[in-house]
Amino acid sequence: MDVKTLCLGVLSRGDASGYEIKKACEEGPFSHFQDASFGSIYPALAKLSAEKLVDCHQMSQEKRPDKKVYSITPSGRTALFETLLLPPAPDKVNSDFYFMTFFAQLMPTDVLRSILEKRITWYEGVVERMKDCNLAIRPPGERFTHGLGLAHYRAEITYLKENMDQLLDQIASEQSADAEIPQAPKTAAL
Amino acid sequence: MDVKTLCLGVLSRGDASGYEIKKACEEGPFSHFQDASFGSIYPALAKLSAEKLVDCHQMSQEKRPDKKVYSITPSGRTALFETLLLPPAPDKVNSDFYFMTFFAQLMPTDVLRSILEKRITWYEGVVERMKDCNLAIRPPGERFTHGLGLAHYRAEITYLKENMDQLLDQIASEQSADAEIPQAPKTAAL
DNA sequence: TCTCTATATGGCAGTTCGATATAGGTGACG
DNA sequence: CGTCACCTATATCGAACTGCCATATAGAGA
Repeated sequence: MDVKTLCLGVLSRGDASGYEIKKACEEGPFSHFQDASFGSIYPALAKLSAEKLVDCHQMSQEKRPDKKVYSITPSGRTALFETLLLPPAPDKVNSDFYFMTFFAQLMPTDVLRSILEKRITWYEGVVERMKDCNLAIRPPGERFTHGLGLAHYRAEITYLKENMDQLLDQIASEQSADAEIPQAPKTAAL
Repeated sequence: MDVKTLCLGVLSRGDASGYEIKKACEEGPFSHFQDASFGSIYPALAKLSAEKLVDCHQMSQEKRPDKKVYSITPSGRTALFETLLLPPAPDKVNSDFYFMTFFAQLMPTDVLRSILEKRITWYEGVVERMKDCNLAIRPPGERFTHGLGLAHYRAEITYLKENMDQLLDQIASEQSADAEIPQAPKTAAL
C-alpha cells in the first residue's frame, strides 16, 4: 500500500505524529504487513497536508523537538474509503531467511541451525504477544487480520519444528558425502 | 536480500540473462520470497561484473536485442557463500490485502467478499502448481523452502475459508446497525 | 558517560516505475 | 481473412520515490 494511504489508515484510528505512525508500522498493529520508513512517512504527511486530507497541529514541546500531530479530515476518510475499493496490488515479500534456507546446502550446518532456532523462538515470542493482546475491543476487520497473521506464524513454527532436523541431517550427510567420495563414483558405477 | 546477492543466488543455479533473473523472481522459484525489478537487477549485474563476481558473454541475436548471459565466477560463489553466513535481515512484507482486511468494516461487503474469494482461488492455484512441481531433483534447501511456502499458503487458505463468512456477517450486521439505530441507543440504555 | 527514547529534517544512494527500441507471435474484431 | 492491438523477449535511461544514515536535542536510565 502506498505510504500516503498507510498514513491515512493509521490516522483513521486516531491522531498521531509521524514518529507514532512509524511506531505503528514497526511494533504496532500494522507491523505484520506494512513497512515504511521516516524518509517516506514525513514526505507523505506533508503531501496529505497540502491536499487537505489531514490537518496538522503543531505542538511546541519544551525539551523536545516540536511535535506535529496529524488528524484525518473528512475528505481524508473519503480518500481512504475510495482507495479500499481499488483492487489490491499483489503482496510483496522480501525474506532473507527464505533466501538462506533455499541455499541451505551452501551453509555450514551450525550456522543454519542457529538461524532456524532463532526464527522459531522469535516467532514463538510473536505468537505469545499476539495471543495476549486484547481483541474484544477491536473491530472485526482487525480481529480477522490478527487471526490470519497468527495462522501464518503458527504454520511456520509447526513446519520448522517438524522439518528442521531432517533438513540438517540431509545437508550434513550430503556435505560429508562430498568430502568422502571424490573417487567413490567409480566404485558406484561398477 | 540485496539485489546483488539475489543475482548471485540465481546465477549459482545456472547462467542467465537479466531478463531471466527477473523471471525467476516473478514466476520462478524465488517468486515467493524475493522481489526485484529491472531497474535494480541491471545495475546490480553491472556492479557484479565490475567486481568480477560474474562474467558476461554478449550473445548477438538476430531479430532481438543482444542478450547478455551472465555466469557466476568462483569469487562470486565465495561472495555468495560469505553473505549466507551473515545474520539475515528481518522479513519485509507489504500487503495491500492485509491492509484491506484490517479496514474491512470500511468496505462494502460485496467488494470485500470478492477480494477474499479472489485471494482464495489465487492461492489455491498457486498451491496446485507447487504440488505438481518436481521436487525430487532439487537440493534439500529448495525442497525445505518450497514446503515452508506451501505450509504458509495452505494455512492462509484454511483460515480464509473458515473465517470469511463470519467476517462478512459481522460487518453486514454492524453496517445495518449503524443505519438502523441512530436513536436506538436510548432504547438499549433503558 | 553512553545509550536509549522521542521527535523532526536533510541528503545520498539505491529502487521503482514508466518510456523507448525492436520484432515476431497471438488473439480479437470486423 | 486481414489488420491492429497487445504480449514476449531483451536492454537502457531518467524521473520520482524510498530507505537508510546522519544530525539536532534533551531527559532518563544503566
